[in-house]
Amino acid sequence: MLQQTVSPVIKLYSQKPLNSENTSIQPLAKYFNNYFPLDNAECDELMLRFTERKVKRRHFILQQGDVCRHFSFVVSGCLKMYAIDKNGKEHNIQFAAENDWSTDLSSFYAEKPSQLCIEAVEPTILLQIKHDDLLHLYTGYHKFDHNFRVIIEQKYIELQNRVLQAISSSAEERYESFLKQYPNLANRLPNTQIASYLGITPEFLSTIRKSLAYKG
Amino acid sequence: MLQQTVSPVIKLYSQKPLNSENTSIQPLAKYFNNYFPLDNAECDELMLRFTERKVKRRHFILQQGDVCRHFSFVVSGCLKMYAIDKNGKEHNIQFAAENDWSTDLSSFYAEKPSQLCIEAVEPTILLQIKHDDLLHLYTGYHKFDHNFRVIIEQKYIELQNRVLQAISSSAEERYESFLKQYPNLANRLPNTQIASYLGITPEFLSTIRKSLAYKG
DNA sequence: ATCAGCCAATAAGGTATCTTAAGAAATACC
DNA sequence: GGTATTTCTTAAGATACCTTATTGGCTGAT
Repeated sequence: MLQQTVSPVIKLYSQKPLNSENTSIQPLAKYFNNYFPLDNAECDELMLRFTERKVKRRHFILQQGDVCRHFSFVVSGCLKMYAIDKNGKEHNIQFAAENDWSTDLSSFYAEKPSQLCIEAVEPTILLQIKHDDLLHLYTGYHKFDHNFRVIIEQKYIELQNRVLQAISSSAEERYESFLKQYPNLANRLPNTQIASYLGITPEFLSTIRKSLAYKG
Repeated sequence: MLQQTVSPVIKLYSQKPLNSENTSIQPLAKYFNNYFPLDNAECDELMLRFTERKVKRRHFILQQGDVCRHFSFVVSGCLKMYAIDKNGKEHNIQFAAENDWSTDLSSFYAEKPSQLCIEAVEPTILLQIKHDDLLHLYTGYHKFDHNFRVIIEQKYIELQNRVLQAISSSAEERYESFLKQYPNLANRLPNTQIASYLGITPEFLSTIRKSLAYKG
């Protein structure tokens, strides 16, 4: 359905296994403390199954046409997930900054080629797990099924609010709402990326910003 | 945030407990066969914890300001979930027909007043579970955490596709896509409801339909 | 330090979608 | 089966948002 007009350059990224002397898994273990905290055996599984990756700005985690092999947790930096339409324009579906997740769920579970791209908008450190390893966690530990259910329910609620905004609010309202909800992202991202996320052109975002500057 | 201009009339609905002679739970047990099928003990829990409800057209499952007390499975009929904006206009966030779920997740889990309404657009038969009973299923049975995780992941993917459409496609494209994806719903629902779901006015949907009719 | 490639802002003209209003057709409910 | 209500269509004028083009500032790579 979606097609890319230009074949993009594939950029490689560094990879590093985790071990017990390596504390890189800490941010993820800490993150899970917000849900049902993990015991030692479960933390060991994290260390065994997750891999740290450093990704440079503009490098790709996933390219259209490839199978999405990883479920990625962002330790630092920021990713964007987007689709490319028939005119070659990018549409940002999601940003993922610190303590957030990014994957094309559909491609990841079905192991089918993805329609989407995931790209680093900042130098980014990830913790990644592969399909079979994640299934192993789900099957072997009730807690992982539980925690990931709760996590995705929260993300479902966020997405539903975004749908509501999209069908009921003007571009200006959506922009103000974005600023309130993600003040941190709003500072870090170029306006072109925010415009793409809101579903408007950068030019129109610029006029909205001018209008808000007068009002405020 | 969202306010209702007119205080709506509360309509009651019938309720009936399930027991082993009552086969009403069948559609739900059958539905779970699409995931990890339930064993006898788990089916018994369904029967114990879910309650059948019949709801007439235009009657409410949830009203703005109330806590959403139920997680509802649609056996037959159809529900709509919507928000009411500051001008009193309704915006359809979701339809739920046979073998689909409807609840305001945010209100349901946090047990806080909801901003949303859920209303039957057809005479509808539901199987409903309350907050504490669902938590009991989650805690006592790995399989329920697992199945509900998989279910909500699927619904997350659907919602994400809808977000992508909203930020990247014209109203005409979104309407055609809706017809393809939900041909069954498109036949059953009035165009006013579909327009509200697509985020356009019924008048504009009418001109889109005329334009598509010419094109053949 | 320089240069190419982003990025933001502005403006003019065009298109998509909304608002309001009204009549006709379909449908729910008694 | 008849009536009240909802729903669909049409149309004219208004507005939100887009397209194209230009300019200048900034940034990142060499």
